[in-house]
Amino acid sequence: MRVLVVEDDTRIASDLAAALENAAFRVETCADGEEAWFLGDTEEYDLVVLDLGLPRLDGLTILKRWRSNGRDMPVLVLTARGAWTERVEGIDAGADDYLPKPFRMEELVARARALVRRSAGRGSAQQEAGDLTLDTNRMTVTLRGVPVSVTALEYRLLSYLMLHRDRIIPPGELLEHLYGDEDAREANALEAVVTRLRRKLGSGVLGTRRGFGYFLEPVEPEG
Amino acid sequence: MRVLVVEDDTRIASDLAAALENAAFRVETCADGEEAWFLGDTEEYDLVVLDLGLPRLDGLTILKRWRSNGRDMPVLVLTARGAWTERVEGIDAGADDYLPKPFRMEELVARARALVRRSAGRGSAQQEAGDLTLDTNRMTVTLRGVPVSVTALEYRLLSYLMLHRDRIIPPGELLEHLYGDEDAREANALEAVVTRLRRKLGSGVLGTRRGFGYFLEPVEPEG
DNA sequence: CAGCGGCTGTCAGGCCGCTGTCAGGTCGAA
DNA sequence: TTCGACCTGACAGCGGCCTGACAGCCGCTG
Repeated sequence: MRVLVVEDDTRIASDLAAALENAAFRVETCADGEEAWFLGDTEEYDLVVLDLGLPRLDGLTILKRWRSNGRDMPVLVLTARGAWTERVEGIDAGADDYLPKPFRMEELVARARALVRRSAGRGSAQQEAGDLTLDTNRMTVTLRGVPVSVTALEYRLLSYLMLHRDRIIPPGELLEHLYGDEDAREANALEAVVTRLRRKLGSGVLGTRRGFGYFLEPVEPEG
Repeated sequence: MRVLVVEDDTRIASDLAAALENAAFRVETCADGEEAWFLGDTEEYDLVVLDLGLPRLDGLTILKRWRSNGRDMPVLVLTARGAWTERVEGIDAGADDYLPKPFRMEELVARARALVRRSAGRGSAQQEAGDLTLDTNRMTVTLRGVPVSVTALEYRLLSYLMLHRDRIIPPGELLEHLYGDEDAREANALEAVVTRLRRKLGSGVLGTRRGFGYFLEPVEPEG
């Protein structure tokens, strides 16, 4: 899960980043309004945490522009204390949830998780694709009901494929989601992870479309 | 367990805080109505102890506002002696329990515990996970029926893991609950607590998922 | 006040699971 | 056949995690 944190207060931003990283999100932060708008418009995020008071370009304006451009990722807006008008405006502008400052990090994380789940079209902590099931609470993976032990990195890969199980994910997008552009790994790192996962899951779960990317097999023929 | 004490009499407030801290609550106090409303609206508490006579904003008004905003944490209202109208109003406003002043600290603590248990969806004071049992009344821990002596910090760790035993708790979340954001400890402090607990409980009780966090083992294989 | 003991955070050291890289091998497409 | 995308086993380094030791703090006791 890739999340963009737009917050100009560096202390809050780093706290947010730490909390979200603990929740297995991959976090990028941005303190400038113009840059935030550009990032949200061009990059693929699973969630955006958006502060309203920003230099150069206001958060509400950013959000409206994204929506009018068809960007539909879930956006969690941070509002100032008691600023009721901001809430209304934020929801009008297309926010999916809001959280008044100051807030507890656990609550933010909980709402972030809920938004990501909701955007994946699932209200439950269980996500399924074919014979594979992810439990986002326990961070466990089961295959045909049998538990499979996976590492944190492997889980993040599966989790992302699960969220976008309706399409094929190019290797570049996966690399970007697992690591980020800044500390880029070679493409082979991803292939290594895939190989290890296949050894655990068997074939017929993690599919490849040569030249396009990876995906989760929707159904597993034969029992 | 995090509790907010709203009381403008500083002496009563400090007594309350001392008693609740003895009962392993993490206590925050507040003497001002406006501030209390704000805190309860934005922070996550497991319990609020609310005095009705407050400067700037009346306790009942605060409570009504919280409820209308969807804040559903348990609230224990302190009423003046014999003011039965306040009781009715308090319950109408959404109080979960009330206690007439003056009261015995033991009774307050008992009711506080009961409220927290009820809100956690458990009617009993016993909470179990695998071979481990917590008695939230007596703050004792037993392993396979054998009492185990744990410190206050260790108990709070176990208590939090017990409350969320359906999922994996990241180290950051545990640190935040044990200490709070303000006085942060190094991650190693948590690891030290875990090591000491394991020495007391043996292996197979407090589990680690590398890269994810800690959890209570649901079952203990072999007797 | 001095001594003592329990509690707990920090430090240093070490283990080992995780993971990126490398050097090949395999397979599909043109 | 050739090329490049992809797979795979081996391996080494890193870092998450564990642990014993130590010191500071605090309450208790004499």
